Amino acid sequence: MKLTSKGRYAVMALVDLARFDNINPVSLRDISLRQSISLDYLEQIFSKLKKNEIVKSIRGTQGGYVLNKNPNDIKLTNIFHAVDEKVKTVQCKKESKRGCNGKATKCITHNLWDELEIHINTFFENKSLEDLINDNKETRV
Amino acid sequence: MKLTSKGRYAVMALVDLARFDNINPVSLRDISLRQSISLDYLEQIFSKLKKNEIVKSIRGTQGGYVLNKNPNDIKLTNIFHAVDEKVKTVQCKKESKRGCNGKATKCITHNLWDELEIHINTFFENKSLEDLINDNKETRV
DNA sequence: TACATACCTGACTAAAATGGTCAAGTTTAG
DNA sequence: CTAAACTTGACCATTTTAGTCAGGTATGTA
Repeated sequence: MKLTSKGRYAVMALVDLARFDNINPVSLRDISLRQSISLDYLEQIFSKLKKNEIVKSIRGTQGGYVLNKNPNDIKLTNIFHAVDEKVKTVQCKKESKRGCNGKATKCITHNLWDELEIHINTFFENKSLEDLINDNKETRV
Repeated sequence: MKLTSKGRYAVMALVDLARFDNINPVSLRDISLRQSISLDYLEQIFSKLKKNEIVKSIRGTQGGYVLNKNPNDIKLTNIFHAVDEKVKTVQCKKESKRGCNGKATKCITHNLWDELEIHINTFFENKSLEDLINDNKETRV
């Protein structure tokens, strides 16, 4: 299972972006400063978010990034998928030599991981960027 | 978040053990052969399982390991905890310099990870070794 | 048209985690 | 007394992570 800082940074950056993009595009520099994430690293992350059409970029002076969808339509699944955080608990499939190829001779625990994956993915599919923004508003009252 | 082969191996080995320990203790050698897990690695894992009182060891010829509890009382939580698979999604606390110390200035996504952790842990707390054994019987009919 | 600001790309890397192996025991049934 | 089995701890190759660095390219504004 992979669920690391990259995914977390992506979410943090997008929540930040969502809060400020009403008026102008938001520069990575600003996000970098506000969220304490390395600018270079942010660029890698946003490159992927852009490819997945989660954000749009606006070049030039006063440029930056803008959300490409309604915050309610951006689910966490989409974000993690974009930055290659695979919510794969365990890869049995690589180990075809060893008896678990997902077909006839599943390893004893195969079903378990399938179940878990579904369990986690459901969580992410039901959580949108908008939910996070709201959560955050509440917390900072 | 950590959820890797070690945890999977632990579960596989215990399911295997549970199926064969009615009569005699089960040697790691047998488990190693049946589940294709390195014997040396199994030893590391069982050392931890023993410390956590999930299994008992019986030394000498014809020795081996036996479950120390009813399969129904061994929850997945216990197993993962024993082998140091921490279901910690993201450690914000290490980064106290950077604004998220879990106290006053939580990082924007802090609540999210807390929620996720609870979500996953609930899954593991409700799943016992016995459930897995039953699942497995069904699948192999 | 210059130039600063911002995006864009790819190569590189230190440190940590992973998934083990290896060596050297100790214990006990037969 | 010896082989089978547990026990302990050091060691290590590979992969992943979380970035850095070095160069670009595009474009709004003065």
